Amino acid sequence: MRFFCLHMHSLELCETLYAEFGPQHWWPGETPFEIIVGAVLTQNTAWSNVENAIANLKRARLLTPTKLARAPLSKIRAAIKPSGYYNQKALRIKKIAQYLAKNYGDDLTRFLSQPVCSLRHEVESWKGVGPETRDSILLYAAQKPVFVIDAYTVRVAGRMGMTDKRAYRELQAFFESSLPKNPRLFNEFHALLVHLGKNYCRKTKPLCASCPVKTRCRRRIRR
DNA sequence: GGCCAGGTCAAAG
DNA sequence: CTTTGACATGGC
Repeated sequence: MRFFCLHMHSLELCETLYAEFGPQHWWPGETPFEIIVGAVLTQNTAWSNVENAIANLKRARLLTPTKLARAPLSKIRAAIKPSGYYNQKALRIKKIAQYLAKNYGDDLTRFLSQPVCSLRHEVESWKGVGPETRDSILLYAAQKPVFVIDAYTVRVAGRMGMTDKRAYRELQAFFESSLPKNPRLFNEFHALLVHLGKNYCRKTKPLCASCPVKTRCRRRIRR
């Protein structure tokens, strides 16, 4: 394992992580719509559970805006059950599907190729889409240069002493201002941070043997 | 059996 | 404006 040093610069950390772990191939989804649905389903839920839910939706042929928009709630609920919170998530993804189907049909090209500000405005008007889900959609479905902040990002940044910021927008500004505004870089870096966090940053476990920072980091991200 | 996972919303303080 | 509780499954 390489040496992940405290107070390392963002780009330096990104390059070190990439050299160590390689490309993460995010977002694991075949279409933008699948990424949008997955972004909602993965809220506070392990990705392995979401994989099952997505597989069920695919098997039921529900993973297009028009199909999901017409599907009965009971069917959606049953399909996404493994991802947890299935009652509210079923309502939310159906509502999103109805919005997309009505305004764009099944081809989301026109939707995704809007300028960031109008796309962001549209996406954040959806119920069930908060800051992280919104930015995941902007970055991973639409390839806009928006840095996604999640619990892992906060933990890793805090533990590595990169910044003491806690609020979502401040953290986002920190990363975006310390990196080239490149969506592919944002994509890979965020995925690598999650990978690092998953494997070396649970609870009070140190990041690695040579970087024994044990500061307890709160999971909650302030708005 | 308890804790945690690629959060969000509404209601209350 | 900040804090709290509800939402729910599956893996370790």
